[in-house]
Amino acid sequence: MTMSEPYYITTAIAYPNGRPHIGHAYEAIATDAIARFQRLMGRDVRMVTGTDEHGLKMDQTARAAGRETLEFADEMSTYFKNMCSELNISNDVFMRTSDKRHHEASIALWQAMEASGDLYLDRYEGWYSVRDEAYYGEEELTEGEGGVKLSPQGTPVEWTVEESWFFRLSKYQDALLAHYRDNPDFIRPESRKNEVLRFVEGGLKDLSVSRTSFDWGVPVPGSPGHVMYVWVDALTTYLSGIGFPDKESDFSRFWPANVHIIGKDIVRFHAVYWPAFLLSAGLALPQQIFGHGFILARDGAKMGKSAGNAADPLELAERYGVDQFRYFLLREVNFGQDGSWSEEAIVTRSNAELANSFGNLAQRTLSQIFKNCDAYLPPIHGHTDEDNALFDLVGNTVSETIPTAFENLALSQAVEAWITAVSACNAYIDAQAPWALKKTDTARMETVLATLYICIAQLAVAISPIIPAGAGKMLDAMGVAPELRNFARIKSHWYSPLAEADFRLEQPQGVFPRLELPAEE
RNA sequence: GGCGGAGUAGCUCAGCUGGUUAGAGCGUCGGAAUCAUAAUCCGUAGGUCGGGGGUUCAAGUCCCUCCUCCGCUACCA
Repeated sequence: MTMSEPYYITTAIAYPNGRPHIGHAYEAIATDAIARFQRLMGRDVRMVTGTDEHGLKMDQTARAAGRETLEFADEMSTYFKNMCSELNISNDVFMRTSDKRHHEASIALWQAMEASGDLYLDRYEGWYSVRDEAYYGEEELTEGEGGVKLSPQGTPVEWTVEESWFFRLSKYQDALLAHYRDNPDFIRPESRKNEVLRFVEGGLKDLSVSRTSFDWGVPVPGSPGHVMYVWVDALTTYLSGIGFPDKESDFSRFWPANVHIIGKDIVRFHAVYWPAFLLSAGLALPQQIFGHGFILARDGAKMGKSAGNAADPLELAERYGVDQFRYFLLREVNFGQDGSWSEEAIVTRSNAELANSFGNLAQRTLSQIFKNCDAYLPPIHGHTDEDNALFDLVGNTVSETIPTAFENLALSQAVEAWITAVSACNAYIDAQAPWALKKTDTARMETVLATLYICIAQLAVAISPIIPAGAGKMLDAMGVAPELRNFARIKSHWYSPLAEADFRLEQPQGVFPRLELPAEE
């Protein structure tokens, strides 16, 4: 029974009609780093991810492969679940929209919206392309040969009428605008917010929220032949993942979510439809929607299922290391903007900062303690101004700069502040030169090594949300107890007790090896 | 078309409400050191801040205009 403050974070719910690509990995990693950070701040965290398995495309993809849709979905969702474990994602829940509990949640949400009088049966009419399985607006169409109307994709369209349930989205225009105004951080980053504002200001039309052309979805209660529009049930995952509609579940403690981490391409669904659904159902709105950018190949080509050049994130993680891959993505890409990747960039970044700067700092410090202090943590014989300056810099980075950056979801800035502090440690060790003090002043040597030991432990804890495995390994080797590995406790006086407990180092081993690019074929 | 971003050293980018000689990392070149994963540290070179015009004592930072790239412009997800 914890009394700590709850924190609820989600990734978008991935549509698994293909294997996970680097964009899915990026989102999971970023969300995981934030969740891990919040845990280290002492919060009671729930992180939910999962797969959005309904909709026409899943149905079609399965059929095209001659498979049963559910069986196909079972397999595909496994890839996403595996990705989470392979990439060291600490999600508490993996929710599939095909799950029975999820259906119950979706129906409960639907009924709540219906009870508010926001759902009505009508006909949906429009220009429909059978080929694209999509409706198009009159203004989007072009005229082909013989006056035939064509979709933007150049496929023929025909006027189609379909019975559909509608959601009174138009009714919520003012309420949404008021919410955006009263909660300036509801949509981030700023550029996404502007797009949404303009979209909503432009007027909202009611939304068609059921389909009759296929049955792979959540059945609309009391309306045979209709299944819910996939977005209605997909978004509901954020509720079902914590037990909605069961009032005795985690739902009561964790809703509303602190933040939904999503791709910039689905901001509208989260910043317009979702809050409107929740308002209608009488539920609280999430505190924030954060739309991150895309990860592009360094040549500028967009990564995507259809682009054909989608790198397999698990292959990259295996080749270069999970921590290295995570570190690269969160360090190199400004969270909220697009970024690019290449194998060379991963290797360069990882070697320069994880292997050379941080890994080697730990290795040279621990090695000297191992060899010169008989592997016992050396005592401290009073600190100099130089020591205190380093403590101040590292301490301030660990307890102020990095937490502030994480709270603002400025992930790359957090890492940048971290590496700056690491560099300060390297400058310190060079200036103090404990290897020279060994011959002239062993007491001072001991103090210098102890000072570094304390700083390295703090830095390892601070970066552990980004590189949990490597940081953990390093702290294990250093004898730092698990209960000390959070932002509050690592700043306490644990060093002397550990030294006095006669803790002894094992032969130090590098945690972050230098990487090499695979040889050209 | 409309609205919104972006264009800063070879590369990737910081530069908040305008104010001393425009910053960082990587890369380059030179030096130091040798505890360490040939890792580290110090220093150097390098930019008319997309073009043009304007406001101001002062503009990368505000206004106008032009060029280039990108995003949004509702029912695939």
